[in-house]
Amino acid sequence: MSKPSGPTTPRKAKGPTARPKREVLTISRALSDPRRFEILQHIAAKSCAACSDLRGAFPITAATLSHHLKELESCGLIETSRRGKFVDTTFCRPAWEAYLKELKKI
Amino acid sequence: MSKPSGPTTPRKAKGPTARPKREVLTISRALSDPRRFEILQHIAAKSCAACSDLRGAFPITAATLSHHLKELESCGLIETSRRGKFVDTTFCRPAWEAYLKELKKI
DNA sequence: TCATCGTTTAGACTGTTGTCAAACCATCGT
DNA sequence: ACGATGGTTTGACAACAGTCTAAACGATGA
Repeated sequence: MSKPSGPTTPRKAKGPTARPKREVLTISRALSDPRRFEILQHIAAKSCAACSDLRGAFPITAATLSHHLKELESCGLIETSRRGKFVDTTFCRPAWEAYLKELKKI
Repeated sequence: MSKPSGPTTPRKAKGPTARPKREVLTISRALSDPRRFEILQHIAAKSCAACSDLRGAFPITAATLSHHLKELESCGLIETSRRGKFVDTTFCRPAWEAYLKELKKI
């Protein structure tokens, strides 16, 4: 015989079987980190939180917080806006609802 | 003065602000991988899929598939059962519903 | 101008994760 | 009992992600 073909052989991909939307993936990714999840929860709970508030609520540096907020923002779950010297983060409930709706299809 | 305290200083953690449930975290984690998400979708679509079916649907080795299935199983999203030489994977819709319900609270 | 609040970048460290190959276990036919 | 087939476990590895420090930068208000 030619080759025992090994114990396990990867097969070629067939047609994509209803691949999930990109947004769903990015949001799921954003949610996968516990800290980020908590941060999102915190923002959602007050529907609007200042960065300084968040910094008081979690033991992370400003750099890390900024990083997480950017992640959450880039997937559309939050928005940021300046209020004077401060930055407010607001929860985008529509995006959240859309995400849930998409998950519900599964 | 003593020290300018650096540019950014971590603060002490305050009381946990409504920390998310463990299950929600593990499921969110499981969903964060695109491949795993697809696999779950595939299983959910037929509500029951054989491993061999899944192996035909995705270009991954049996080992990797097994790994992913274990992840999905350990967070309660699927169950596995032997049927003769084969292993069937079934979607646990209740767990899924519970997850969605939990997310909806946010 | 200076202080404050936040962002960005860069570098480094650490833990986790997706993946594979190979060895292993389980089941069925013959 | 043996071999073939379907899945699992193990060990290893490369890639990534979260976090920090440190420093520079930007924006705002006093």
